[in-house]
Amino acid sequence: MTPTVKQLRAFVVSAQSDSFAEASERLHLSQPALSLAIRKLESGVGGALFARSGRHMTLTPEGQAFLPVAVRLLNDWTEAFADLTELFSKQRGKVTVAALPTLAAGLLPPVISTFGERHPRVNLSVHDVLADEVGQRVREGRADIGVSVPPLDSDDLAFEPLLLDRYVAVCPEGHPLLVGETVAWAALAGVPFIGINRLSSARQAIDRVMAEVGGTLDIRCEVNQIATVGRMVAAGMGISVLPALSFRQIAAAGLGHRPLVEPVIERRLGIITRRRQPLSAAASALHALLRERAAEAP
Amino acid sequence: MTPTVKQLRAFVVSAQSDSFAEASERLHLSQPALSLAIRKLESGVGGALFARSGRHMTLTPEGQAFLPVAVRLLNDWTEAFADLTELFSKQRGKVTVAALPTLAAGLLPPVISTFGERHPRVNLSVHDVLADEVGQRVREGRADIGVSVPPLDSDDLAFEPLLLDRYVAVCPEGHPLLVGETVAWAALAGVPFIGINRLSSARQAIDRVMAEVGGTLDIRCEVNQIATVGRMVAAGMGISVLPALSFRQIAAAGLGHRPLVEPVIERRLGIITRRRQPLSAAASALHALLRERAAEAP
DNA sequence: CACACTTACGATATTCGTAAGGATT
DNA sequence: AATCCTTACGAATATCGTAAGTGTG
Repeated sequence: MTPTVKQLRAFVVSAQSDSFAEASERLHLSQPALSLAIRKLESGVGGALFARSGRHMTLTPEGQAFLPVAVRLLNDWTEAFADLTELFSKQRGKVTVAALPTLAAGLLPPVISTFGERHPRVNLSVHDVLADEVGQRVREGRADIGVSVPPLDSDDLAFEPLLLDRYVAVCPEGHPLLVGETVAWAALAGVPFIGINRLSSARQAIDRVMAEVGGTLDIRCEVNQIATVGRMVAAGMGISVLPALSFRQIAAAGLGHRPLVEPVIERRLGIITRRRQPLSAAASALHALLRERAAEAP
Repeated sequence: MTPTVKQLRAFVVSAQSDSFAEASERLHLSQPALSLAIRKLESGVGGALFARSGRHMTLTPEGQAFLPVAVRLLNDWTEAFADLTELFSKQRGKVTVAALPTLAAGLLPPVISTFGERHPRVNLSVHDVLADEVGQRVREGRADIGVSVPPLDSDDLAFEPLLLDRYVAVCPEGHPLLVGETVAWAALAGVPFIGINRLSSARQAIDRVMAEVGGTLDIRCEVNQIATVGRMVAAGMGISVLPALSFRQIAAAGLGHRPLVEPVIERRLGIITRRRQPLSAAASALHALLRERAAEAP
């Protein structure tokens, strides 16, 4: 029979008071109730903690020896649960999100900003990595949340769509491709092209479509940074293809763009989480915020 | 609202089981009762510790983070109370007793021996000191129990009589004083005398009586050890006076003794404790044992 | 369809507060 | 006489177990 927390608190408060009457007030308890609680505690441990002598009450030697142990026990107890409560109230915690570079730079910043305002003591870290790596990090638990395209082998990963993106052709101003309202994928064949990293999900989608329509890109250069693509295109080194959301980040004077059609390729962007693994309270809050923002502002 | 011990134990056992059903068996609890306990704990800390998904149950990140804290908390808890219970079961503890040298050598050894058998893990230490020192040590808490004559200024000390002792004249065999059945105090005057330490309670009583009957002792020697007195008397250096209990310890061939009368002096021996301070369980056990032994064997 | 968890509800156990009884200063 | 602790007892509360319900694999 192990004592209860109430009983221990009753003991500590009583030991620190001059009388059970005084202690009962501090504990918001009637005197007899406290008396009974102490008695039960004593019978539980098999001996007297207090010596009652009619009017007076004193700690026994065992009670004196136990008091410091009891206060430490009680402090540890309340502290541990206060920590846990704080964790749940999202005042504290740590969230790691893995996102495609495009999204890390485009969609995430405003979300992260308001999240930081709401939960200032939550440690939030963003890793901008390629699609494969996003899935891998979430799968291995190195990231709580992934923001990316649907993972390929999504057995233990869950994907929740947030928004749809399409591709645009990016050209220097005055380029012939800009005369129409849209550009067909086949029209890109043979035109000098600035490609983004071969491993990126966008590039892989582009290559897949070009193979479908039976054309080949005249790739003059391959770069990693979206911004670099923009400046090269503006400089007239060639044209490029970017997801619309990515283009929005680098839109600048000297750059024109047209939606790509035939076929219209939709790029599904969304949240990746572990399927059989619940999110932490803080991660869940970020998840909700992401969904909310994606709904209101495409 | 701080959780209860039961709830914490329910959490730990559940976290270490594959299902609530399994955990409920270990806890000797019905499944719904366990479910409710966990739910209450969760509502107490403001968030989910487990993620239920119909058939399966998993720890949330917060639950995982809290588990090690919880097991430590639970271990500390049970360990602390186990210690306390052990203390009360008198399997462990420390008792310090201060006793007159006479009693430490005569009355105490058999008591201590059986006490040691009954409570092998109790640390028992005996200090053989003079009467004043016995009282002082108990008063200051340096000894739990004193065994001595009644303390002089017994305001904060309690004295419980154990047995009555009388004085005997100790003489070498064939000494003239041994012819009668008793010896009068006045007959000691002028006879060569071996005295014990002037500060001892026995000696002070002897001096007081001699002053009463109007005689003076012919003190040839003063020694501290009772055994020394015996050997000196046996060697014919003089006679002496000892409490009967003390004499019993050194009774040997070559020594005779007779009760001292006119007046018959009763020496009250008993247990000294602090008046407003309860005894520890172990000390209380020794106290009871002392009383018991004194009653059965004077 | 079987298993695991949840909800519902009646029964039991524990705890609480008021009132009365003792003991000590 | 006053104060503090205890005991007694009825009431409120909490917990438990059985039974029925719900969702998942």
